[in-house]
This record gives sequence, C-alpha cells and structure tokens, in this order.
Amino acid sequence: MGDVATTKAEPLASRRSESSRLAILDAALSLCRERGFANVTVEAIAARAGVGKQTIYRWWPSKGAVLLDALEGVAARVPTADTGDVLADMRTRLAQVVELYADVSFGPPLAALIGEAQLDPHLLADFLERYLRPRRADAVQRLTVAQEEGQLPDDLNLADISDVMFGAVYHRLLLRNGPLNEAYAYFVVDTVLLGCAARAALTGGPSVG
Amino acid sequence: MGDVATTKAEPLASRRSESSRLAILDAALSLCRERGFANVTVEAIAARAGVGKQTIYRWWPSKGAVLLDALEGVAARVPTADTGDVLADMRTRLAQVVELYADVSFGPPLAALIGEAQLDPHLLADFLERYLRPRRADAVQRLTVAQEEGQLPDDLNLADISDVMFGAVYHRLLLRNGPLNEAYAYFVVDTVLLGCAARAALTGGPSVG
DNA sequence: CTGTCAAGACGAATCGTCTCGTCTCGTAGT
DNA sequence: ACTACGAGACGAGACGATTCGTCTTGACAG
Repeated sequence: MGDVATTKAEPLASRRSESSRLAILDAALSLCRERGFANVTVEAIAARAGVGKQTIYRWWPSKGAVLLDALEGVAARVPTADTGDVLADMRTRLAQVVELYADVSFGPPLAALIGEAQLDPHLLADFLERYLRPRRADAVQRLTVAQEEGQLPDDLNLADISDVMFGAVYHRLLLRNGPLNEAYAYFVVDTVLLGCAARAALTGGPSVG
Repeated sequence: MGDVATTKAEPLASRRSESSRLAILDAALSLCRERGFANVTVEAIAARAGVGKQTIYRWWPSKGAVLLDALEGVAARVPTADTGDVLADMRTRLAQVVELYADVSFGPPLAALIGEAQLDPHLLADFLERYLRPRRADAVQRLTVAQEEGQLPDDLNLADISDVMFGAVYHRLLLRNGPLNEAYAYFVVDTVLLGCAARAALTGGPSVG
C-alpha cells in the first residue's frame, strides 16, 4: 500500500490565471441575473467566460462554490460604521444589508446559494465559514464594545442577538413574506435592542438610548 | 389552431387512490430521513411506495411538492395555546416550533424543501401559501387578541413582529449557526415582546407583564 | 518540460413523458 | 338485482433529453 490519505493532487495556485478567475466570477453573476441560478449550468459559465469547463472544476467543487466566491467579493466591499451609538450603528449595518439583499443582482443569487447549500453540506460549511461568520463576528464585535461602554447589559449572549436581527432579514430574503426595506431593518434593530435593555431594566441594569 | 389555453386535463380526484397517496408521503419522508432530500429521486419514492412513477407525476409537479404535502400533514397536528398571557403563549408556540424543527426527521427535510423552493418559484409560492402563511396567521391572531386586551401597543405591525420571531428560528434551522433549542425560543420571544412594550413606553403605552 | 489553458468528446445519472396491460369503479340495459 | 361495458387511475418500466463531472487533446506560458 502506498499513499496515506492521498488528497486529489492540488493544482499549483501560483500558475493560476487571474483573468480567467475574474471572467468566471463575472460570468456566473451575470448569468444568475439573466436566467436565475437554477437555469445556469457550469458549461454556460465556461462558455460566457471564454474558459474551458475543466478550468472551473479545477478550482471550484461546484457552481455554488463559484457563486459564493463572487458574492463574497461583492459583500466584502460593504463598510462598517462605529459612531459610538450602538443603536445607530446597528441600524446602519442592517439597513446596508437590506439594501444589498434587495438588489436584484445580489439578493436572488444569495437566496439561491443558501438554497443550494441545503442540498450540499460542504457548500453550507463553506458559506458559514467564509460568508456568514465574518459578518456575524463584526456585529458581535460592535455589540461587545457597546457592552463594555455600559450601553447593553452584561449577561447577554451577543451572538444570539445578532442572529435574531440577521435572521429577521434572511427570513424575508428567503421566504419573501413581506417587504425587505429600510423601515423593516430599523424596526428589527430598535425592537431587539430595546428588548434587551428592557429585560435588564426589570432586574436593574444599563439601558439603550 | 385549436384549443384556447387548454390546461392539461386534470385527473379526477374522486378516483384517486388514498392508499397510494399515503404510501407516497410515507416513502418520501422515510427516504429523506435515510439519505437526505438531495439523494432522493422520484423513482426511489415510487419504488419504496410500491407505486408507478406516473402516479406521482399525475398528482404532484415535483418531489418538493410531495415533501410539502408530507410536512404540512405533520405540522398541522401541532396544537395552539391561548391562556390569556401573550408572553407565555408565544413562548409556547415558538418552543413547539423549535422542538419540531430540531427533530431530525422534520427539520432537515423542511430545510431542504425551503432550499429547493429557492430554485423553483412555483414551489416557493405553494410553500408560502400552504405552510408559512397559515402559521403566521395563527401567530398574528394571537397577537391581535393581546393588542385588543391592551397587552401590546396599538401601532404595531403584528406581521412584522411574527416574522422577526419566526425568522430567528428559521435562521438557525437553515444556517445552523448556533443551537436551536427551547432557551433560544424563549430568548427570542422575551426580547421581541419586551422590545415592543419598551418602545411604546417611551411614548406612554401599554406594556407586557 | 512541467502544468495550466481552451475546447469538446464521453459515460453515468436523472429527469419527465409515454406506452402497455391490469384493475376498479360508475352506469346502463336486461 | 345482475351483468356488460367503458372511462380512467393504477403498477411497471422503456425512452429521449438534459446535465453532470471526468477525460483527452494540442497549444501555450513560466
């Protein structure tokens, strides 16, 4: 017996064509906007990008992974605010997310990606690791600062709070059961943060605003 | 040019085999539990149910629609509480939902169904109409009673409140970004309802608890 | 020269439709 | 009543089409 757990012989990233990579991400996004993710095939992405099919399969395990890369690139360009006012900062954050998700060239592909991830555990793990957790970590970080400044109670699970706020947005993105706009984002942030403060007030703690 | 908008010649529901229908729903659920929705084919459901493939395609447009029927049947058996205390009733409701969704023979298939619905607009519409909206309507109904009894402010959008609470649960179901348990359900309900009351208190309104 | 590149041929898997003969009903004629 | 008939759903599975992911080829780049 020879190899111990041989893992597929990784290609050399140093020789990778950057222009092909960008063309593939562009093609994937534009095709999703035109036909919807479900009607996009790897062959079509390759053709639009002027690239061989194998070039896609060499660097990505699936078309979902390609889309994850593309969407991650767009989402990474959203700035984060810190004005010293938690309520205002979280309102800004969630409003930015809502604006991005309401964009027809970002929201529907993201929804489709999350959908695809339900059928592909590996893709779901990648999405969690590369897309969702970094954004939650940013929100938790901002909430932690607020907690240290006494704007929020000490005994809160900040990850849970973040999940409630983002969950409300993802619910509307995925189920389309109501409008996804700035007013909704503000309502969610106000309600959740005031609720946290109110709960603490019952036992005598700090408060928001 | 013959027919004007001929619509597919519906089969006669009166002659439908109830035993086949039940066998198909059973087979779909058990196969999802064993292999996961993604690895289930219509052929496999037909074989397990001892049924011809055409019998499935005659009554359902897709395997997702079959699963929707099956899950709807299970979820419809969850009772609803009304003790006169909104906070307690909503805690009970969300805890029941969480318990159901944490069940490995219900949560994963439901997540997969929502995923599939992202790739199939018609299935999403059916899911909204037949599964999600009835459950939201029940929650809104309970909140409306609370509002009339003065336990909640008058100027609230009750559908938004319901969506925030359920959205928090669906977020954990779909993204698996944290535990989905009773404690989380209670945290969500308490925070949201207290937040609504607190917001009203700022302008002088009724309050929870 | 080694390894990625574009292009596309290839077999496997799954799809949804179609065909076949059987079986179960409702109904009409005796 | 009882039987004969016909319509339509039934189980089983063949079929073409589509899409998948791999494999092959020759050109080109580091």
